[in-house]
Amino acid sequence: MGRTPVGQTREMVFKFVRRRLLSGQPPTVREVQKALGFRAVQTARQHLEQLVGDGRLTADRNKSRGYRLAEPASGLKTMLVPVLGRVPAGILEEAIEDPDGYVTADAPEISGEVFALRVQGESMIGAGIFPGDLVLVHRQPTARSGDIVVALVENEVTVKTFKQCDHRVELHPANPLFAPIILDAEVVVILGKVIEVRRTLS
Amino acid sequence: MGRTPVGQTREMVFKFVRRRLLSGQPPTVREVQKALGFRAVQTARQHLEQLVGDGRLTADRNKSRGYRLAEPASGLKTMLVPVLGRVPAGILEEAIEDPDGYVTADAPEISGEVFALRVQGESMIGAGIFPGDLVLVHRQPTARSGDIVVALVENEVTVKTFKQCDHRVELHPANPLFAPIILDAEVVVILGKVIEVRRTLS
DNA sequence: ATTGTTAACAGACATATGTATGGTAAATTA
DNA sequence: TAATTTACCATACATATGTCTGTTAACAAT
Repeated sequence: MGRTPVGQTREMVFKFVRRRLLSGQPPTVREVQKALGFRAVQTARQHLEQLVGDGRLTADRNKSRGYRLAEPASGLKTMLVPVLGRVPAGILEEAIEDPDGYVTADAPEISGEVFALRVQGESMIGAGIFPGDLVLVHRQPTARSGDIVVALVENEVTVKTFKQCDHRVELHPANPLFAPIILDAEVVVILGKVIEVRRTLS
Repeated sequence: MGRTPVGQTREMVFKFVRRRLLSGQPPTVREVQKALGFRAVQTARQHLEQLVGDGRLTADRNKSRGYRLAEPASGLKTMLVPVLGRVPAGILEEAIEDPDGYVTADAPEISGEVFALRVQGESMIGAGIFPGDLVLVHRQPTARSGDIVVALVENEVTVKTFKQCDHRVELHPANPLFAPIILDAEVVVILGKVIEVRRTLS
């Protein structure tokens, strides 16, 4: 009946659970038991319940694999975000239904409201957004001046800085080689606002 | 015994399962059953198995909540990466032990460790790395010419493009306002190689 | 008409899984 | 020293859950 220093084992339990949850595979109590090498289910359960008591985990009672990470105060939630290859003819729904893959992101609120898009073209180089970069986009039909948005212009998806004057919408590139796009507010479809830029280096 | 058009119900089953998985809550067969309003468990199970057969889902046999999306995780592993505020006097170990927080990252396996660092200064603007950006760094003591590295020069942490000629190491900024740092290879401490750049927009 | 496929239902079974009760030993505290 | 807390173990129980067998009906193709 080996006894470990106070709190040490509990920390390892937490790390195990957290790793499983982040990879989308919530563990059962018995999986925790085996992972930590306990000979009794109850040992694992006690640690889990302690973690719930400490506010580090939450639990769905009487549900299998019911332990979850307690939401951090930041209001952010770690989740899988669909990566879209192309947005054909603006039917965002369809594109999201059939994504190229997923990346994990700490994004606000509910899934389905954030998607990721691979950037094409060099029009936003001045803003540090390069071709091939991945932008995380929060789905929203409107934007405020200064936001970097993903918009649909003539069936083309484009990333630009948004600016609105009265009924006129301006989509500004961040590259002197490109010209601003100025359109009637009616014609522009805002797909969402860029909330994060990611670039992977070989 | 209502009968729906071919494939229509299955599509709804898939969407339900996908939504649950993206939010980190894999459903049971019976939860699928209830969500879709089936009166028999087996109906839900048949749809799920068909989806597995179609390659849209995968299944862990005999495990509760064992269905997963087939597409994601292209050899990448989701993990938590410590965010370092400062790297005091180059003692990386200590800094990693006491991070400012964590971010989730999808990294290719884990041969070594990865940490994240907040960028200070504008010396790498030309490479699309801005002040305040978060760089994910793979810990390694050496680098190859062309890599963007995090190095320790005179107790200062700096992000630069690495270049080596014989026994001389050059750390190149990506900003004409800054001058390259040229040092003896003995003096330079490479903390790691930048593998990803992230920028969060308000 | 015959055959085959698909969608859905009903009932049952074995095991996985959350939960409960009771106990032992070491560390900490009163 | 006695009391309390903590870490851990053993066993048991009720239900949640994956899986199996068999049946009915609608639709399409032969």
